[in-house]
Amino acid sequence: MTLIEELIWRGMLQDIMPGTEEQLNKEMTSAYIGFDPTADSLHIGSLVPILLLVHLQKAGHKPIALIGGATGMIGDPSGKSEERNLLSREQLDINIAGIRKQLEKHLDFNPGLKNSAELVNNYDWFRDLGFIDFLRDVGKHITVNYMMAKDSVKKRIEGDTGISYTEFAYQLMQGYDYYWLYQHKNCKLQMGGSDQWGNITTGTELIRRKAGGEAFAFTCPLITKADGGKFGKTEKGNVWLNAERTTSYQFYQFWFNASDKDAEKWIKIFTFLSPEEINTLLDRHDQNPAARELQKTLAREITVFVHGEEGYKEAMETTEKLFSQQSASVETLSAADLENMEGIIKFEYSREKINSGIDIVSFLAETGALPSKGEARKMVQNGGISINRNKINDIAHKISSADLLYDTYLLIQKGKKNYYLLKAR
RNA sequence: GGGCAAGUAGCCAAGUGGCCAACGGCAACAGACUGUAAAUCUGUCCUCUUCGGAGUUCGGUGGUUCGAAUCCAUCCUUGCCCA
Repeated sequence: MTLIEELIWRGMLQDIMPGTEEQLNKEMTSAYIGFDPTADSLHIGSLVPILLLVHLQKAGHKPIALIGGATGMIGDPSGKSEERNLLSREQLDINIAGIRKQLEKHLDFNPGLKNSAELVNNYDWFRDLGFIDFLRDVGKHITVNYMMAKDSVKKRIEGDTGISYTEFAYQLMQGYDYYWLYQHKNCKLQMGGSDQWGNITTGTELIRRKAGGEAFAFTCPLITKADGGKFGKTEKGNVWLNAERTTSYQFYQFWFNASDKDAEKWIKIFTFLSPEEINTLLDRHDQNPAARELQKTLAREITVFVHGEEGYKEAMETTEKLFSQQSASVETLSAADLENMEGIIKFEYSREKINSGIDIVSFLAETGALPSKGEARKMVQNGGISINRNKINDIAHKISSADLLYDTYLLIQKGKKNYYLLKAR
């Protein structure tokens, strides 16, 4: 399979410019994707662009990762319904450093390689480019009519928030990036999410008009969820690639919890498994979906890719411990089990209050498990609270010293997945 | 600078003098079902509450009124049109 054929099979190809495939077959081609330094870590939304670069390098081409140190100061209007906040220089530098570190894990930067990966920062060429020069050298080649026809711009112009000149100009900057890379790095291909198509074509247009050259592009569909929810979000927020922000366990769990429909699509996109392996897996999953082999494989492959074998092992250990503990009765849990439970929120609480007996509602509010008595009451009435694995439905229920495990601990559950461990003091 | 619209809970959005803490949808949280899913159904969803209520909201500020998200004035913000 050629690179393009493979990407089509994986469902990773949305739009492609005519001639792109021929270009890739003709010679080793340098191709780039831009990464926005909006945070000091990439999240799983950036996984697809990374994977595109990895596929590209595997196919023998040269990947260039562009970090938008300059464009990040402006803000891309694509896919945004509102004007973005500007980031400070200092924050951008921190973010760029974090992202650089992550990219280096996944791409081969070994300079001995003919198609070694390369990392560039567009601040390097925008820094010394004056406003007048930019207008004369870049702005002159593209009409406003052309720029306004872009979907991302059109939406904002037709919407009721408008678009600032700053964000309007964004596509020219990205277009210039491509032009610059074309001139200096012989870069002839740009990839990205389908929301980038408008920005990308401004670049190819600029290359055509300004340099008389031909440059190519393709985009990958944006990742969606079958239920229409936002991809990459959990109760806890974004899923990050950085283990400090999202632990390998949480990361593993995110993929493991994918719905069948999503997992079927994602296994192709996010793993490097061959079509044969994936088809076999899909068949097996069809026969016994409850075994969740599909989700397990998906989660394993990606966790290994992002966090390495070590991270995967950790995630598995935690998973096994946690879920075997979750189904176990309290009596079988040792004091150490309680202390070391993953994701549990621990706090201390006055022993006297327990000894004198306290009603469940005040208790929950005081411990901070719930923000107020009103909410605590509602949660209990809804059947959302368990103490030591026993569901409490009665709002008059009293907590007493008899409830303490090992005369010290009390296990509070809010819903299925929120655990609190009280330690009497 | 002139004219016209709009600004309502996390988001979208109804309400245009009392029946309004404000219809509906999304998101979120919990329950049932289940495969640590999805879909579906149920409850909660401004804050506090002794569950009887109490307190603070409808861009800001003043005003009219017994009573305002709703009327008036003014200011701010956004969009559209004109200059």
